[in-house]
Amino acid sequence: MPLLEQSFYEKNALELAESLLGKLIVKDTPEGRASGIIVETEAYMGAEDRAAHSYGNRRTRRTEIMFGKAGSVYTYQMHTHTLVNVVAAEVDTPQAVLIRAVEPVEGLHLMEKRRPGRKQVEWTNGPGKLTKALGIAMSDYGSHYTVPPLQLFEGWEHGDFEIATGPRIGIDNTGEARHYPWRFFVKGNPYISR
DNA sequence: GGGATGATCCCA
DNA sequence: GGGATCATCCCG
Repeated sequence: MPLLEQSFYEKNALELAESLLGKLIVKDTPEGRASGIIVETEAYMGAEDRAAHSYGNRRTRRTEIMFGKAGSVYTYQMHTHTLVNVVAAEVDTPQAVLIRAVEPVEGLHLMEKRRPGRKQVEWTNGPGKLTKALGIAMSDYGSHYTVPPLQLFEGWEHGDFEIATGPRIGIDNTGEARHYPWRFFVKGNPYISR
């Protein structure tokens, strides 16, 4: 299965969020490989998006990688959880796409071990859950999706699934931005969050 | 140094 | 519906 090349990432976050659906995200660790098909994403459109960490070009240690090269890995801590993003657009345009849900493909035994006592559908049906299941951590911050150990590959054929949109989740205090339909998901997929 | 703040999860 | 729980940020 072909690796997604640099040029794939060089588009704005809205376009990238939609193109990432159906792609395969792969994480290699000493324990082995775990992977899943991306079935839900959200676009964060940078300086003008009140819901984005980089709103108003806010540039800190945490957001620094959003200003970097498209295809860079942006990981972020939320309470006790790690969330993972794909950096979009050109350098100094701080946009990113949050990966909210995946459908497990490889390393099911690893995921089960990392999500003990949960039903399979609960392994990866949320942004904090899928990082745990795949073994994605803050150590992946600043890496790039074209190099190991965290990579993106072509997955499902285009046209084999239907795309739906809706408002983003968990950004209630962001004015007009909370209503924008910047969440993308595979219609009918059982691993969609919430 | 300290207080406020979450792009969440899990249990009640 | 609310508490857990903590890295990060910003102000002082």
